[in-house]
Amino acid sequence: MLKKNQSELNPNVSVDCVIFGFDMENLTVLLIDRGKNKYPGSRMALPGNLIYNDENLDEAANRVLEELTGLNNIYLEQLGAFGDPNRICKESDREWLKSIRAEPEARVITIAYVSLVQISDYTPHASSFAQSAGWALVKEIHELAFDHYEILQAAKEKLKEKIKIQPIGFNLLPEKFTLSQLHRLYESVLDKPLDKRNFRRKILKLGILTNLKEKQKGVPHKPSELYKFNEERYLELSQTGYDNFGF
Amino acid sequence: MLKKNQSELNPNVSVDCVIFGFDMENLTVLLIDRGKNKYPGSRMALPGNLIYNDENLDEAANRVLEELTGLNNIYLEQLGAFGDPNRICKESDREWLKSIRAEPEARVITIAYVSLVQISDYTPHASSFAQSAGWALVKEIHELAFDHYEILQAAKEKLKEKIKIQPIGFNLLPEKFTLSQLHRLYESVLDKPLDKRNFRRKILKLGILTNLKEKQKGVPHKPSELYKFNEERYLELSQTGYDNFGF
DNA sequence: TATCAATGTGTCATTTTTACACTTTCAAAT
DNA sequence: ATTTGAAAGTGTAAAAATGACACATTGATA
Repeated sequence: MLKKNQSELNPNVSVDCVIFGFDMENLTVLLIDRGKNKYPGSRMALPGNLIYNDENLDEAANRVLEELTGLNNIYLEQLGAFGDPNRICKESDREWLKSIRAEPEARVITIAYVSLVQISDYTPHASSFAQSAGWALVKEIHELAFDHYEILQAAKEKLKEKIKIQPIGFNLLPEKFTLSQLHRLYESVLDKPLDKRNFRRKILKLGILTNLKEKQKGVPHKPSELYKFNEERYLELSQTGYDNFGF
Repeated sequence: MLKKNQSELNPNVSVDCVIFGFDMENLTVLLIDRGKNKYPGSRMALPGNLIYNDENLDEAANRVLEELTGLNNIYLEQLGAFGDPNRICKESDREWLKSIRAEPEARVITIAYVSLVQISDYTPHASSFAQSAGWALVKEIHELAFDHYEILQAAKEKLKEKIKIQPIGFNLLPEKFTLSQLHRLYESVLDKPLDKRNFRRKILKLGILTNLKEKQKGVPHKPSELYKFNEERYLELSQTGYDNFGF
């Protein structure tokens, strides 16, 4: 058997990225429409593609994400592998695969990644691989291509579990944010109401927010104070063994 | 390009299993020594092998585990994918791979699985694939074949996080166990001392332990009362939305 | 200057957590 | 029979965290 060329595509392994955002009201996720590549249905997909043999999984996820959406240099955390041999079962999926892959019949295992980004940092745009990319409201998504809906559900679960334990929500907000915005974010992710006063007390007691002593401008109501996430303080606390950042 | 035969081995994807046990003193893990297959070093490995194209990942993990160790029908939970292209970098690794694989040069991505079993339920034995399989003390393991040491560390971390949230420790104990045994188990996994009285109070308050009103026999000290995990009660509580089984 | 909309704030009762030491029970040894 | 060793089992008080709950403040706009 011939030795494989290390920089060819690996026909068996892909990566898919679940990129969450927050539009100040709801959780959103970045989807692509690969219409340019003759994807026949109207269903959207998570940005994802096959990996090369000479890149590691994390690199592949970053490369693919950038190729499909333009987003780069973000922290992607692995969610897990999805690999039912019947994963690509719909004829439409196969049709589409043929248009971009050497071996549409092959069984593909995909490694899913999750990230949280500030929605304002990224303006959706088309690329040579995707007709369009854009933010969709998570709660309005009811189907996706392949098994991407299942992957999205797993990602939501993971986000929920993680935000209970670690202060990751800040990644979804702009640098300066209000406590109300953070409050709404937690309610969106945990999918349940949280008492305003108790939320504030608890989040402030963590000691990882800096009050910027600045007020919102131009809002038609009492302007809120702005805060920022104090990463240095967070790292300090973490390193001294403190780990009670849960919610 | 030819259509692949669906039941051949997929040369690019393997599964590895991290099976934890508890010997009433320490956390243990199931390792194999593939001496029969000319594995040259003395390093042990996690049970793992390539998958077939027509089986899903969970099935593959169960099959491989049974082939290598005889353990079957256990609940395996996915840990994640490990796939640095330089994963198989040592010459000894390649040598060994050649003895069991068609394509030792190919880049292999492995999907790791974790499980907790009652050590007494499994008597290590050799198989046609592994010279021997046996329990090793986790704290005494400092190297393993391939990237298995790294996988083991990730598995320990996951176990630690999970036991803080869910009552999974019971899987490592026999049906009847004492609170002291459970206490030692939690200390082993969390790797820190827990106050005896506080531990008992908290674990009993969860309401998922049944006191069997039976005493240990033949121990050279005050015999302990025996308990069992009340799974029905746990499911009841879970279904009513209660989820405070943390520690 | 009145209205609207969201911000911001405190207390009390309950529950949870933490720290801490001595008595009980059985088997084994004398 | 008695002693000894080894682990089991048990309670309390102080501190911290949680949960429930309502009204005054602020700025923009009409």
